[in-house]
Amino acid sequence: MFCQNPARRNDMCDQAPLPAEIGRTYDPQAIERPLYDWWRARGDFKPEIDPEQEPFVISMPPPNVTGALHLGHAIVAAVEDHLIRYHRMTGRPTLWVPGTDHAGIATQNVVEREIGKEGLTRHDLGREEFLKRVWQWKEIYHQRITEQHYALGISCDWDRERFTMDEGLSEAVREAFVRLYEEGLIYRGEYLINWCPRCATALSDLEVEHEPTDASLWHVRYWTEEGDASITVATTRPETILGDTAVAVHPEDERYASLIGRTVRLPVIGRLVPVIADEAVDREFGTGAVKITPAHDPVDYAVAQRHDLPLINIMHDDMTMNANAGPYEGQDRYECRENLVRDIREMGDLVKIEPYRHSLGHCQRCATVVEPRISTQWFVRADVLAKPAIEAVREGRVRIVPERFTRIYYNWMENIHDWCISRQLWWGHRIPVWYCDDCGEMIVAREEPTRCPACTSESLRQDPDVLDTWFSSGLWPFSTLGWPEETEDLAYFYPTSVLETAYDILFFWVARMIMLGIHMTGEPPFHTVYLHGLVRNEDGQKISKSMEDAERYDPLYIIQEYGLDPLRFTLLTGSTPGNDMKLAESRIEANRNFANKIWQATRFVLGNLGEDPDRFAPGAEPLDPATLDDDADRWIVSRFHALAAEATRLIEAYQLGEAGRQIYDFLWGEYCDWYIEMTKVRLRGEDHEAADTARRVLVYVLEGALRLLHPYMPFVTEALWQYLPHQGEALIVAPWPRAGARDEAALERMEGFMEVVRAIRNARSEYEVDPSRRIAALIAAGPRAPFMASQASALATLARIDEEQLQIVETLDAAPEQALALVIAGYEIYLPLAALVDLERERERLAQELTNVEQETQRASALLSNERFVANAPAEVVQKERDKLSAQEERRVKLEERLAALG
RNA sequence: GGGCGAAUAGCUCAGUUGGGAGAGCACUUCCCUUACAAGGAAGGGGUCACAGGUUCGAGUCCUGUUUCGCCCA
Repeated sequence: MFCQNPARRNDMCDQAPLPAEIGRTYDPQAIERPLYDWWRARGDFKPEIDPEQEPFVISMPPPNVTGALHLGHAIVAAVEDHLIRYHRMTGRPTLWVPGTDHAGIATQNVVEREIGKEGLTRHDLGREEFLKRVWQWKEIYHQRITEQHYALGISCDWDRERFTMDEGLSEAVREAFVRLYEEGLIYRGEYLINWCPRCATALSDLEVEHEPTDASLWHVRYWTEEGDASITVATTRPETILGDTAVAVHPEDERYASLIGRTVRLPVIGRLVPVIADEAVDREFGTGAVKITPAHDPVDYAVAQRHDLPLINIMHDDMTMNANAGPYEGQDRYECRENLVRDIREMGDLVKIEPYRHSLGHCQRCATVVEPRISTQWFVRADVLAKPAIEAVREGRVRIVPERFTRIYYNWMENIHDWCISRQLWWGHRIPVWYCDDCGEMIVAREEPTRCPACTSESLRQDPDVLDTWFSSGLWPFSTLGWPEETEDLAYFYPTSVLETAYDILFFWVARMIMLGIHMTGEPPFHTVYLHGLVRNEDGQKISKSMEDAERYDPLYIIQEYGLDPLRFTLLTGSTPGNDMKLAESRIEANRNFANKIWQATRFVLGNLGEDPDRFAPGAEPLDPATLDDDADRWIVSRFHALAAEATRLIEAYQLGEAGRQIYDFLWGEYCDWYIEMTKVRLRGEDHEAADTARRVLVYVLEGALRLLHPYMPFVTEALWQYLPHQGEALIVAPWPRAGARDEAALERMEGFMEVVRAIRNARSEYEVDPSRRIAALIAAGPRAPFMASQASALATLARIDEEQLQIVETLDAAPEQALALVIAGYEIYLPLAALVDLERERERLAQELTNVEQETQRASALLSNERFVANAPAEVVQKERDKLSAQEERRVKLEERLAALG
């Protein structure tokens, strides 16, 4: 065997790296990494650009280099590699672009924590030295993530791997920034933003997590300027009194009507502020009067805009009070709170403190309470970008799966706020803006300027801030393909096909990619968004890199114990799109057992192929069941073809789990449990031609089913496929099975056959017949007699009947008396169990059967006598009920005859 | 305050064009039968959260309620 594609040919092409003989049991360790390296060396993960064909493309959501991968990443790998492998097998040029994300704030935090162990801060090291440390961290975790990805078996094109801080991607960031700035969609200004005091940076709204927190509500009395009246306000943050620029009441609140327009004095510092009326004030909250601190509260900020109130910032970057706080200058915000409250109490103006539970913003990365504050930052005009992004979904150019997330997307997009993109961090893309020391000119440029265009000064300083990580992630689907350069990759592979990720980054990432993608390239970056649920731990917590014990959820542990394939199969079949899952170890173990089951089935088939197995290799065309003589063959081939059709339909509909379960059920429940067992007779019999047909069908169905299973269990299927007779070099690039013809009559006959076998087994068990004992049987099969006769040996094997004492006839003149009678699927079966048969017990059993038949008959006839059912139900449903009714009628007659015969 | 999801066997979960409730694990009984004890055979176990409605027919569609979880403000 040689690689057909010369470009792919190398030393590793010829032979899959597997032992010559198939092992006795499924051993994932022995096959996984060798096969992975083999595929990679062969170039199977790399697409060939073929202008005649539409490519299938996924951009991998780039994991953070903050830390190692956990089980949440394993589900990303499972779903995306499934889609990739499936589409590759359908013959489309298939590209999966891998990469990693620098994750500015998160990575900076972990490295700060790391150097903190040495007693250092980033300021001790300085920007340059600190960044060296971050790069070291990045290298370590990038390596670790890569190894984890190998173990996860992902078939991405490693030659196209990207990192968000690569030169090309950094160029894309600068290009996007400058373009948006030039279009007026990026601006700089002083606005209210969320500030994390610990991270010492601005955050976007999305990076603030609101949590209900037990706190207090302080009621503080403000006196009028003249001291003749007072008004009491309620606040959860008394220290912000120092930044108040008004007191607001509702315009229709009679309690305060006389105070509107007057001036009150702030406690302690005595600054004068007006009492204003604003409809936004909630009369029910606290006293109905609220203090307005526009520089430190978003609601107050909006009020201040309407009333043209001044903004007074009272804090430094580190949340210590600034000069505006007067006597409290230099104190921390909470220290100031304590002192100010004490002073107000001493003045007698602290009316009361009541316990109060409210929602408080915390930093997503470090959980510090976020302080809203006024600050000069860079922003993206989000509404302009959102509009076409909404339209793209509304018009169906982008489809979100599951569909319910579409509404969530609209809701967020339609209420979008401008996006604060500057971060006071060191790790990230530096903002491409320079300021002139001499004339103050601001220069926004793609390349570093050497002199000021306004005054020609060479004294330029770059903006010290970096961009929000999600700004660069938002460009990912096209920046990874070379944008803004017009590369061949960009032309061919963009727009990508499916964007697959967890639903919790729908806003952070997906929405921004759609906005920036449409704006920068004119096209949505993908046509489908597939959102999977979150993997949760045994306590139901979302597994994330920021968890204390995230290491516990390293997928390598599970892979070492059970293998990648069982883990992946469990992730793919254990949940539905958009729904979370708690990983049950028992399921992984069960799926490991499934891998072993198909391993053993393959061993069985291989062990029965004889000297020249290759003559049983399946051809390129689907097998036509009509060309086969044995009904078992026709049945399994038909069932396989039905499975191929259904699995394909389900996968195309993104119902990967259901398709996987059906493949599992087919292989275990039909192929292994029934078909293999049925072939044993022929394989060990004298008829060589019949045995060869069985061999051919055994291989045909197993080889095809392995192809269907490949996206779910890539390693074990490739290994087994290599051992089986096959066409082509590797399963990973084998064609996806086509659904051939089905023989409906054979399907029906075999259903009846299996019912008969189950009934006999059931009777044996009920009568406690020793499993090793072969019994006699007499079957009246009516028109089915030739069929049952053709399967006599199989029946004897499966039901443990002594074939010499098995009689199959069309009709019986007289039934044996000392025998159990089974009436099933149109057959009458008599089991003369000799001494075991107690006639009294047999009468009771038959009477019970009759009762069951009676119930069934009643149910069906009630349905059929309902005119509206017959008129409204689909014809096939009605026919099904009619068939059931007549079958029951037939059973009833025979059971009654039997009872009568027994006297 | 608005929105979304979940509620099905003891446990973890499937059940997508509405047509007699399923899997894995656990449980009971039996079996090491030359592919497989990581297995085979036979079983037990569910008023599909609750209340209404639509329909010939509802786990599935509609309305409301309860509990839990999530998102947005």
